[in-house]
Amino acid sequence: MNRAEEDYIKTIYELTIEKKQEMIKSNEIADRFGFTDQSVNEMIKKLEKKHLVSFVPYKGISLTKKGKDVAIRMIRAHRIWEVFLTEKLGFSWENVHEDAEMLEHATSSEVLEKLYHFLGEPKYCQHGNPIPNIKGKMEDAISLSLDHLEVGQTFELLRVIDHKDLLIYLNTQHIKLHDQFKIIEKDAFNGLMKVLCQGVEKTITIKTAKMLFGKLI
Amino acid sequence: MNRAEEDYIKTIYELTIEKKQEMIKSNEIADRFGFTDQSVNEMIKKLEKKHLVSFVPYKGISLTKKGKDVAIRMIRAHRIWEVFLTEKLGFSWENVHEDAEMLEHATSSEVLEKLYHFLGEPKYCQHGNPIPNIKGKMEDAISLSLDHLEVGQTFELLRVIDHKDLLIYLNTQHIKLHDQFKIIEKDAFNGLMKVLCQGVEKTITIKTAKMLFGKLI
DNA sequence: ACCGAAATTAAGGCATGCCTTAAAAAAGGA
DNA sequence: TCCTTTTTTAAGGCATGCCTTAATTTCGGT
Repeated sequence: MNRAEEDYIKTIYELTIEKKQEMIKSNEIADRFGFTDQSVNEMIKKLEKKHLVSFVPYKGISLTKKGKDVAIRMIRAHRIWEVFLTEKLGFSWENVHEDAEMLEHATSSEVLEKLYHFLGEPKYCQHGNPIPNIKGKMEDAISLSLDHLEVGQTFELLRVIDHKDLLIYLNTQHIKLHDQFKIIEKDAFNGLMKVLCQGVEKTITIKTAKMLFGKLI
Repeated sequence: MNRAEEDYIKTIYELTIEKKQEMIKSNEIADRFGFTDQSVNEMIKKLEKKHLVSFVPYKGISLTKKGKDVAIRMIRAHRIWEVFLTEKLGFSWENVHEDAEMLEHATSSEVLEKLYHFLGEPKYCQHGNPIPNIKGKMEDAISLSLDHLEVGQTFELLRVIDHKDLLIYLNTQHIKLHDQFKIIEKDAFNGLMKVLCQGVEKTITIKTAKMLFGKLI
């Protein structure tokens, strides 16, 4: 497994999660990478030979059990490094993605497991995404987004989408995981909602609220 | 700078140290990698274009200032990761080389410097090699080897060659950095020396003694 | 100054992972 | 069913980093 192959496997996995569909089309992968369909097709054939993906023409691409194991192992490495970078090295949560991306591809199983233990075997990364256990079992990501709440309901922030711009915005607003939100007003016409966040009134867009996940209190 | 280029730069640097010569021949690089001279020549031309090495036909290859900076930066990353792996993750000193090698190529400057700080800004790796500072300044490696001592002299072990087999041997003998050695007997004919190591009598070969460095006490 | 050994260059090949252009096949709506 | 759109395949190209075989150039000792 070289870097290119790993990137394909991981991307296919991420796309199946994001799109909530079993089968991914090659053009979806091509769009993600900015490659052409043909390049993607060649690589898919290669991965199929290695029994990492299964490809049914005109239906789509999916990961095999083996492919999914590889993907989850990379997700695990990525999130463990994110915890290390924030918890131990003091990085801010918007600045860990690229470095974790590089480190995850340079991490042996021995290093990964010792690092995990060193970190106290965390269950979540700094963005609230669950860390798969060593066998690849992973809790479902919290899926209730803030925009679904009704006026008057209260919510604890447990997961945010790992997009740099969002994270920077949240920093400016001093919003962090485990903050509590109470919905004061929803303005569907303008796509805005007014919330009480840790006692402070804030107005955020529905678009932003869709990137914030948690549970009702 | 891709992985192949980085490996060349680092290897040229290591060879100039090991051979104590300014100019390296391409066949020396080829031998080290197990590549052919021609492959090495092609890469050297490429590195020359990037002003990382200077190449004088029939004289040899040397790193430019820029190339040396790159090399030292990699040495720095390598040794810092070795400290992390042993000190924080509990790896034994013979098992850190390969992982440090992978990680060093996946480390941004930001991560490296924060990691260095996290480790308490160590001056030496676990094998006793000096860690260059952020500007690339590095102490000379301790160069007095055990085989040079005379009977009766006492020595503190400060650096060992980073060869897996040696390190494993040292483990079996419970020999570690800062142990004290007193020379009891030298048997040049058989290439053996008898020493008192931390009060325990041991017989080691001159060949092994040449891989142990330290200072007289 | 010459000659053999060593070092360098030349020329062509191979696999990888990407590209483009173009043809063929299947899907799916009218 | 047919026809447009989407998807897939085919064919050939390019850069990288390695390879082999075969010149050619320089070095260094006699």
